[in-house]
Amino acid sequence: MDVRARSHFLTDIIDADRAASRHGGLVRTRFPPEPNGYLHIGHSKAIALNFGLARQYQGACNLRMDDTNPVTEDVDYVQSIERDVAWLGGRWDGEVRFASDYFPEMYALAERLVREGKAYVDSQTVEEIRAGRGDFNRPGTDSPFRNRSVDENLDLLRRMRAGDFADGAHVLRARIDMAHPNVLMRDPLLYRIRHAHHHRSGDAWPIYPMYDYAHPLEDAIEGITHSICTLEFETNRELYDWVVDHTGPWDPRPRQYEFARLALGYTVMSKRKLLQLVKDGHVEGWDDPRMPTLAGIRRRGVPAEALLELAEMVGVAKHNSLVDIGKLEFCIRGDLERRCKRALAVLDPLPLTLTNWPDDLVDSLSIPWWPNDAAAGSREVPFRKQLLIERDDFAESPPDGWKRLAPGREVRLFGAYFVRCDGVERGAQGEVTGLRCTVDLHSRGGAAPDGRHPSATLHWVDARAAVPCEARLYDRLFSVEQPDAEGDFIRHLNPNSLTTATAHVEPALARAQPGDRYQFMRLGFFVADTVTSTPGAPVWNRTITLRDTWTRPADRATSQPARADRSKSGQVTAAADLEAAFAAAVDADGELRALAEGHGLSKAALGRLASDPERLQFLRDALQAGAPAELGLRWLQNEVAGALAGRPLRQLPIDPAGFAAFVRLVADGKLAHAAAKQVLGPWLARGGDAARVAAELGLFGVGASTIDVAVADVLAEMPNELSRLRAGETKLVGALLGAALRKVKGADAAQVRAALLRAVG
RNA sequence: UGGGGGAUCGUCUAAAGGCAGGACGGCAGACUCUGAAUCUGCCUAUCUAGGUUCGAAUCCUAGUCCCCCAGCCA
Repeated sequence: MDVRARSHFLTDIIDADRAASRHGGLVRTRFPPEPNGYLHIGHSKAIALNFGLARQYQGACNLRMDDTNPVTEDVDYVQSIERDVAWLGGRWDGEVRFASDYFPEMYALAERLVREGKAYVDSQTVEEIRAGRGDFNRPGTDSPFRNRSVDENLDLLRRMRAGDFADGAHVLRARIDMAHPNVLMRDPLLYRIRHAHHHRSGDAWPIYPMYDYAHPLEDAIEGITHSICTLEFETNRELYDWVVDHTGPWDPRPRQYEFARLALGYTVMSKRKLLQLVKDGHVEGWDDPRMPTLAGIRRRGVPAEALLELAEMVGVAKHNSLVDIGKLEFCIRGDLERRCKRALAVLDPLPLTLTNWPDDLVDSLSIPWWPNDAAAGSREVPFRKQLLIERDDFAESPPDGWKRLAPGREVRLFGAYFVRCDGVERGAQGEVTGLRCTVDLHSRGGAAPDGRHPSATLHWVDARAAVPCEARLYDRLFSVEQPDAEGDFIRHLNPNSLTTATAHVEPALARAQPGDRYQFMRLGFFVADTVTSTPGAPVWNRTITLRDTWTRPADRATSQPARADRSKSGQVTAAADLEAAFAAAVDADGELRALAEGHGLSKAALGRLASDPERLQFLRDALQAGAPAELGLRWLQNEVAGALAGRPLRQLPIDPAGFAAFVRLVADGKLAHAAAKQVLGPWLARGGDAARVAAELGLFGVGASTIDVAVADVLAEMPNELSRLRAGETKLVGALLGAALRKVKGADAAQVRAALLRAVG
């Protein structure tokens, strides 16, 4: 797996953590599949991310089976997961880990939570628990068992562990808050009783931990620093943190981050749906080459590198997206293009007879495996009077733009001779059953002495020497881009996702080994199937067709993404009305109106700020302390309020008088607008005298001479821009101004602009 | 409806407040012993409305739309 330098929000986080030397600068990630199904292409993104991050930061990545639910998990899946991760190049640190190996430690921590009063045994039924949880609109209600004594809880928990109770008799719950706005935090279940055989721990445990309890502990126990999961777990993070915080201290203390999972068009990704495809016989198994499972994709002939390339291409972000299947196809073709030898095979044969070729003569042509690199090896290909070409390559009445064979036309047979079609042979219904051609004997090897160029080069095989093999032609499994958008996804199955043909391959290919890949020229990339091939009789899976800009498959031209309507036209909003309402509110309040009119403030702006009484009072006090009114209002509302991020003003270490002094700095021109913005952050964090912060940051004292020097430097560095500006491209003022402003951080933009315009003339 | 997230070309993604960039795709051309590959050029975007600023995708305000959460699954 390559180390890619690409950055995204996770590398930003890790960079920041390392800069702060959190966890001693170490990075440990993990890939934690549940062994209850096969890995699919969606997982390849997570694998590439977790293992890639570990490599990129010289850290480590664990492979961990999240096996906390014995009823769905199986050791077969464990093996397939290991194989698939390794195939993708994932090199996990140490042995494969199993959540089940941590059951003793998890249980000990559960007893600790009980002892500390943070967990209790609940003996309600499933229904009662569900009812007690409330819903989005109603808070939950406390369980009647919520206040059991520590001793009773401990006793019950130990008997649960000992196997004294039947499934469902009790559960262990965290004692958090049944009225919590996040439903997950309403006393979540930690353990349930499940008398089931575990594929690994056997019958040692009659109780099993729930995901929300187990997962953070698995991370903490393994020393994971960055626990990366998919977006749907965002809500779980609060509980993740609760568990970590109440079972620690942990060092490193793991943090959960969420990214958008990979969704691909023309396929389904959920384990449930994949299982259904297998169980109901819509495909031939988990490794059916049409399946998006890694096993299926691998058998289809797709190289792991193509999947990693795709992961790289789609990036890592935090919003749900549906990746165009064309991107995957691009990655596959790009990889195979570089990887595969070129061979000759005909899928839908049309016999062709060379009327001027001696009956028994066999020419043995040496054709390079790589047309662009003859030195990279070649093979012998027989050529005889009776040949086979692709039926598609002949048209009796060719359409406009037709370059291939037609009556009276000449084409080149790849690596062999030029042939001209003289006539056709017909069957009983008048259909074309064969072609009569003459060969130009001087064009051996594919070039004519007179230098003429046929309009097309066709693939072909020797009719007698060709080896018939089964070819399985795969296409997309579904006929719509979002099969699971609505209704039953099964009805969108593409009936033509698999068609079988007899390929007539050149003799050299009869010796292909399972897993060997070739490009069948002008047809696509094929791989000798690893399951059904037999010695001397390979079965060919078509991995993907070649890109075709001549005939356009109907599905490519017509299928418009049936994606969810992302309406971009929002309602015309009532922003103007709102402004008016704020202004009216100010007018209606005598005191506010006096304030506005007395200080010359915009009523709408004041009204908006006044909707927060604390801010209004702060503004009043600041005005009292001598703050310039207009500027004070703006800064308070636009910059300070933003920095609050929802916190109340009083939590900041600044007071109205200090704020007034700050605003005066700006009003007096001592601090330029941009400089003031730079001061704001540190000052709001620290409090005290804003002027001192500004001085420490060196934001005072950008004098006129400094500005002139900076402007001159910029003009010297950007001669192109300068001349374009002088030629009339006035928008380049911005670029030059920006460059100058970067040189004199904190200078007053208006001054710099003036200096610039002076200098430009 | 409560909570948590998200919104940039058709698609996927970049842009410490400074020329909205790249890739896929599409279109056109060059080249070609694969109508492939390769090469060139072109196309298309900041959810809406206000505000702050010399300058806003980015900061502020209000809205709109989309996704996730009410399993003893993960």
